[in-house]
Amino acid sequence: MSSERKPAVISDVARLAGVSVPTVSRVLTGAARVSPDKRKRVEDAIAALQFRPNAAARALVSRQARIIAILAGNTSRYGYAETIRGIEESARADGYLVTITVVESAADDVVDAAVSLVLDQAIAGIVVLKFDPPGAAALHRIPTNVPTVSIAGIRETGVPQAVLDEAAAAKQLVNYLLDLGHETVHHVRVPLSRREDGRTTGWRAALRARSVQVPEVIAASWEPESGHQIGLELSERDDVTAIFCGNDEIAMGVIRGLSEGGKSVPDDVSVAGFDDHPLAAIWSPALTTVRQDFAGLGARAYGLVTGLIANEKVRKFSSERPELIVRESTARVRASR
Amino acid sequence: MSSERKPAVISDVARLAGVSVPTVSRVLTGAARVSPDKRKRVEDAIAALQFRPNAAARALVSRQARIIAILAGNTSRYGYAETIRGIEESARADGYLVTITVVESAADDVVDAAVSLVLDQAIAGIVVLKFDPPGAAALHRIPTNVPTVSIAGIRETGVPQAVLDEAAAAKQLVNYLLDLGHETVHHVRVPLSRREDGRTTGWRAALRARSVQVPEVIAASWEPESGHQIGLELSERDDVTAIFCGNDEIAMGVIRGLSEGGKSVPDDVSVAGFDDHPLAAIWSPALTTVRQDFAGLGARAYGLVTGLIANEKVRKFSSERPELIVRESTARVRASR
DNA sequence: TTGAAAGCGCTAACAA
DNA sequence: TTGTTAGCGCTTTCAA
Repeated sequence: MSSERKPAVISDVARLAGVSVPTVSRVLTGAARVSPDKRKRVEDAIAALQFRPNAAARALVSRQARIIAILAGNTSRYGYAETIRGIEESARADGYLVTITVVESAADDVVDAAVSLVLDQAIAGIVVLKFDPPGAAALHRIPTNVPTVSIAGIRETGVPQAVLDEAAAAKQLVNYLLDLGHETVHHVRVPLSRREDGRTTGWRAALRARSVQVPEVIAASWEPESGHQIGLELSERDDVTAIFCGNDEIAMGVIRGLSEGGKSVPDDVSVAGFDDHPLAAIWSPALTTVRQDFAGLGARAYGLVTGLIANEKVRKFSSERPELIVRESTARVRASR
Repeated sequence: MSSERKPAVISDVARLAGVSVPTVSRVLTGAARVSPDKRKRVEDAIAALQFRPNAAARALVSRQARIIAILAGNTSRYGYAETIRGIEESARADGYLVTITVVESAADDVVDAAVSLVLDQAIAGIVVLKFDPPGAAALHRIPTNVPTVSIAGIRETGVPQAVLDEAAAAKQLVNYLLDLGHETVHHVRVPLSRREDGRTTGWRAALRARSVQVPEVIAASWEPESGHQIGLELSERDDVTAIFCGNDEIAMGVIRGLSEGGKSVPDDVSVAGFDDHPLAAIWSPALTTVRQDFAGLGARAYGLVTGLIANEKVRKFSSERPELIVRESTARVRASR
């Protein structure tokens, strides 16, 4: 079994160093001046005993745990995982630990359970990934007195948030496709957190701005397989020559479906994704997409929560501009139809 | 700024309910019998004040935080992300929160910083993902008195671990390839945590068992792009007809490189991956691979730590058997050479 | 600069 | 079943 030697506590250190407990505390926190002699003795005692201050006791008295909680509808999908990575990286550099808790669905009991789990621990603040309905639902359940920020693809009122300007990116992508000569651009969207996400909004706005007919939105799930099915169906329609997908995985599925249905990408139809997934560049054909700085977004969100925790006035928004990456999956529309 | 009303504490509840503090504690923990009348009053008071027990205080007195820490070299790559998901899911169902901290490299100071970050918080146990050198290094730095388990692709002595039987899976895959008529199977490996990982070991063992010449191992990084380069190089060698890659992303890169180099997969060369990445099925050609139950592995590891925390005798190993998935990227060797 | 005393919010031990 | 008393390990007054 594990060695049963109890961990050393502060009084052990004080005794060994021949000083009082508060003096040890002073060298620990660096809050007050301690004579070099005693400081040295305390440090030696700490090393000798391998003493580590008890985090629970510290959190209790200081009313501050050094833990940031992340609430998200998913943790393993590319955008989510990268955003979490960005938060974790900044937090770690700052001496904060991050927790992750998945909100499986937007159902009341599920959301409550996830939020309660977080609230029942000693945490300093919360970052919620509001990329989907579970995330949005979770955000609503968090009491207003706990420092909270959200991360989303669209600006909204409420808690401070780090946002990606998805709408602008989508517009840029759609305009690029239109400039290639396509009569319109079809859109396959991923599940959304509100009435409409930034990608869909931007797509629609871009088409309207150019007085182009707006096709009906095609809904996909998060699974690449759903893109595959949609690609298969779309391969039978000769009127679709350009497709903008809500993310790269779906775009890959759509391309596969199109190919199976006998269409060539990009010769017969252009397909663009969103996110710049690590595999987008080596897909065949390599995906035209929009690069999003998810990790940077996470870092910004971290900055926002710590600002809130420190009780600073925090600027409400913090926007990142995605970047269009043109590769092989899109091309000028064919002259002959 | 945020509303400054202080959160209610247990004494507020006691006062409002007209009972003593320990009585409130009793209804909170359910440890002892409380009369229905008082229980009701306490519950009402809790609801009225929106009281939540202070986690730091609880952890301090009970010497148990309900937090499991995960230490990993990476969090966003498929296998890692899924494993973490599995741990989180089990933990959440059990009322535990999980933290993640990335160990960026195996350098001493980096590893120490990551481990210290974890040890400085009130945690109940640790799960380390020993898939790579940073993970292995971190495991070494954890004091023996904190409940710790590791997750790996190969059995080793030390702390209890949840393992995937990678070697057996690799053998199965290699035998399958050999049965297809290939004279040998080349191997592209991902970065390893020790002298050799289970995939490489299994591959080598399978070849030897059939008295087949063992080609030199080709080392890739974790980036799909490195697979791409390797594929390009391999496309010039007519002696390679079968390649077993350490993971699916690398396999995808290799396939892309091979195609660019003028080789057709699987007609000219068979390529197999490892993991069954979500995109493996829709890649062109769809990848033959080995499905690994990462989430299940994470769940098992969670079971192991909680066993340790509860001070149970924990069985040291817990093995999962991966499953061969044959798709389109492998085929019988061509008759003509 | 230092130590004694108090107290963070809770649970456990002990009487009643 | 209930309340009183301690005490978890630390930081923060407050004197000295």
